[in-house]
Amino acid sequence: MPDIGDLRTRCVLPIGTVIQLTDLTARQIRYYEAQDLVHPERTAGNHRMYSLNHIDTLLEIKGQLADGFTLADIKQLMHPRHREPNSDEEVRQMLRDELMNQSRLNQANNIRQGFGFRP
Amino acid sequence: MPDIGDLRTRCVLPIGTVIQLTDLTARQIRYYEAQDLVHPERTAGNHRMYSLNHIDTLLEIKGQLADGFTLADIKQLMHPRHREPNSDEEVRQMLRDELMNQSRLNQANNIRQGFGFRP
DNA sequence: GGTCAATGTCACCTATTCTAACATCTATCC
DNA sequence: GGATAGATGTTAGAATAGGTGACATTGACC
Repeated sequence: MPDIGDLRTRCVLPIGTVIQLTDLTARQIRYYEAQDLVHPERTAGNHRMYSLNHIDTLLEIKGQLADGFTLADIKQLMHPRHREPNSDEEVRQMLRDELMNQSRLNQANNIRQGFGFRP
Repeated sequence: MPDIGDLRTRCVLPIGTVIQLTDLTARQIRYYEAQDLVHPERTAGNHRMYSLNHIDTLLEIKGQLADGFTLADIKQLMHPRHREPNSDEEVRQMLRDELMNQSRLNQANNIRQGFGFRP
């Protein structure tokens, strides 16, 4: 029996499937890609193809957005920049950013009303 | 985080994905459906949608075919008929069938050369 | 050689996805 | 209050992917 266990990393899901599995719109999914947050493969016919890992990433993004984070924030959190000469200042900046987002989060929580699952 | 764990039974995979995961052709997949061996759902636009369980079924069919079984045989093996008045005769017949297929299997094995995995 | 099961191929039509552009909405800032 | 920026909606036009149906081909088997 062929191994489909690598299905988590195999890009076999078209955007329609992703829409169903994430409850995001095509517009959102493509926009997050434009913001460099997901990088689906392309078919010979230029159609986007996603893996289950991509799905997880998109769900993470969705959650972070619901928590009040910005796409730029999320990108930083996902791909923390390599240390560079003046890294101290950058780190401080990132911490400041996170704290600011944290405060935004508390405001956002009032609007969230349970992401994903409603009891 | 939404639950995509029921992905095994959720019909979210279009035929193109199934083709990639099974190495079957669209013609084969549709033919097996015409023979009543798989029953994908349909989108509003009449496109077939498969679950991971469907993938497994198709891989089973592929294996059985490679083993020399007939689609009719496979259908019998998958959906054994309910017992009926003259079930004894049917059972004997099915056993005869299986034995015959088993002999065919031995012939077929010479042609198989390792299904799915090549060492 | 004829038959049947399984598959290939082609033509024509519909659905899905693509890009690009413009519109909308909501905070945030001056 | 109006400008700005981030996130998303909407629409148009073109291309790819998938649907059906019919006919052709291949390979066993009698």
